[in-house]
Amino acid sequence: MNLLEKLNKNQREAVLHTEGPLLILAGAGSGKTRVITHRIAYLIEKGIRPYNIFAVTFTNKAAEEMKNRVMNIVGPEGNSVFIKTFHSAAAYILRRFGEAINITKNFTIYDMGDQEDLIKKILIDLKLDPKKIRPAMIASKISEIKDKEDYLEGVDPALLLPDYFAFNFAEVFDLYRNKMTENNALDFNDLLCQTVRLLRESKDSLKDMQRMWRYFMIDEYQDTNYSQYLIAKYLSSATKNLCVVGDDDQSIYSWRGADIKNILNFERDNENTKVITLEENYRSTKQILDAAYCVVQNNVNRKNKNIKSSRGDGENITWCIANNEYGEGEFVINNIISLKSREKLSNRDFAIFYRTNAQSRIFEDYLRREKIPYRIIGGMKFYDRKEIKDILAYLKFIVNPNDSISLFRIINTPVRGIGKASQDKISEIARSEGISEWTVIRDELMTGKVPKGLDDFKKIITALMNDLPEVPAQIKLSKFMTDIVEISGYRENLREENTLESSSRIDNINELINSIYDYEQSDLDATPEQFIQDISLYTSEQNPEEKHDCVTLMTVHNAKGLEFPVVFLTGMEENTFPHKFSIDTENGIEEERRLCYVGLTRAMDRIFITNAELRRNFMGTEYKTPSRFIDEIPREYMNMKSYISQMFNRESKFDERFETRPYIQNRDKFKQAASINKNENRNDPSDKIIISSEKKEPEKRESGSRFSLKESVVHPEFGVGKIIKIEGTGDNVKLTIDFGTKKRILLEKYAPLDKLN
DNA sequence: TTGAGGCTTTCAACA
DNA sequence: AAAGCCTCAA
Repeated sequence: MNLLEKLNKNQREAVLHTEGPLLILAGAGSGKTRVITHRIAYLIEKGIRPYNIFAVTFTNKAAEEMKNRVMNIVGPEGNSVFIKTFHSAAAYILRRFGEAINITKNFTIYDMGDQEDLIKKILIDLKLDPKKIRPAMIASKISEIKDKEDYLEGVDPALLLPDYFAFNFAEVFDLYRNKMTENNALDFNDLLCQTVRLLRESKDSLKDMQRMWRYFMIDEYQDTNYSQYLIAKYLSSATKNLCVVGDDDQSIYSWRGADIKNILNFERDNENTKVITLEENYRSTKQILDAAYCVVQNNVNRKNKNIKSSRGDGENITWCIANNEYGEGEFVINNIISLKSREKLSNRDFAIFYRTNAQSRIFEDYLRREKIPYRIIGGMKFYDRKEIKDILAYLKFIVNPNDSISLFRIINTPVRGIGKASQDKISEIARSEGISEWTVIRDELMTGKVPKGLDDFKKIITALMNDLPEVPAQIKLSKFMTDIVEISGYRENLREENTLESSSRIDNINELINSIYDYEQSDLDATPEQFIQDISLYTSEQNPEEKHDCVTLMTVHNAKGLEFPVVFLTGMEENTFPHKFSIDTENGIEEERRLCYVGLTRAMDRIFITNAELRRNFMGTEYKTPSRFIDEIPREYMNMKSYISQMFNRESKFDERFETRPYIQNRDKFKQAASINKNENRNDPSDKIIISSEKKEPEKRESGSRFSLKESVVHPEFGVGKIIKIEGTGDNVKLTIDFGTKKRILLEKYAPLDKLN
């Protein structure tokens, strides 16, 4: 069978072992994905129906990739294999079977932002100060609890919550759960926890699923948490055909509740487990693999392995010490440029890794300056942009009118004169009557002074809700989204604003609608519910645009499962990587070290490790010592370099220039320097540097103002003044007027100004 | 009562 | 760099 031809002995054994529990311990680069995809193909070839196979991975990217590779081997019928992430599999199960435990199909998935908004409301209701008790902290504690075994085994959450003097955490937790139910919303943890509850409480649903799925494959098993462990266990309990794949050295999600015990105890938990180890590394050169291995061997809590490179010798690792973060950026970009010209490498062969998203900015600036296309995985995501979240909140709310978080996001967006006071009143009535906020608006239950915009809002939402049942059939989803943007007045509002920023927001909204159009092409029965779910869970890719030949920038976490010919592992400094929050505990350091191992083992041919001696963060500039992980790499594998920034040698003039002046001035200078020679391409939307510097210039022409620059005017309160700046157009004309003692910025539309005659 | 601009604070990794 | 609070104007 040619399916097995390309596999080594152990890989082949893993593919052929189809019945009963199977544990595959797969070191980095050992062809793990190949084994999984070939195993799926083999099952299908053996006559197993594709829809009987259930496979989950950790990221959407990996799931997509896996499906493509399966389809490459078996053809279009591979499309019916159930390949998803754990979270999207759980969401699928709950939408299909959730009614058995009173979860309605149209539930909304709350992301971290939605969660924090809700918690903030709860804190304010309890007369607690969200400034002192941070909603983000509460959210992460709640999430932590829900990942715990005790919580899933029915221990009272009040006993699991930390004790704080300032407030009653259990009360906040209860209110949070009640509100989530009222809003018909689930957070990321709920998707998993509620699936566990469903599998436990509805034997009928479980049976249905067990009839449907008979072979199970779980990728990245070392990063599963307790609820994921249970889901796999319950689903596979009928057939016991559970295959898990993982590597304890690559466990990097303990902060999300991942429990290494799941993989370490798999053998004990499942009788007759077959264990297969994949130790042959096909990805990296000997230097890279040995170096990575030397680092991870400093961990005490790990299983020892015997990993071999099948690729043999390659180039040494390059370690570069840069004087500051600019030097680091220049070093990386210079190496990309020179490698591209010396060897036949494309942009897509390069990846830049960093520990935290905030480190990406300087690399972006330099890449843009050199006009090298790049893409960022993670970070500030397309779907996190305000305008995108706003438009999606309309859709979410129309699908699920109990979703009060989305309601308050859109009720006054665009501005309709329904401010905080009015919103509070609506909440108050809803609470006292025990009904939803939307019912208050729909049935016009607000007494006293009702803002005039409220009726408009009601009409907008009602009109859209009436169209909703038609969406998958007659109206297309993309058409419906276009209606939302038009009917809500959102697009009109941005159009009137008429700034560079607002037009870029319009572009983003158009981009969203385009991506919805693509989405409905790929799935002709796409419902709004399905779409919302997919994007709520799909956050790893940034822009739907540009898929072409790009340098990839991402955090080390995001790099898991990927490989690149050339990797730059940057910011290798104590307190950056290892991160300062992990540095105090042994477990923390070990996880950082595994993360470093993951980063190093992504590289196929070459790896560059960089650290900056001086780095500016939001607090100020700090001297940094090289990461302890660099010390753990044997020197014979390394070539050392140092690099001093050609553009900003901060160190040389540190005292007089950087102690006193704010960072932003230096950044502006950098931006100016970066945009020199690039003026011919002013309309290139990728060139944000130029756009942002243009934005500051006052609009002089066509403002439509009845005044002109330097004209003298009279204000009843401020007296006589002189116009020193005119910005905006039409109703938005803003006048900056110097009244002698003080300067004021006034809107021409409202300001009671007269010409001085 | 709403909206806009200025000032202050704060900063991990992800589905 | 970005988000939240405070103050001022209409």
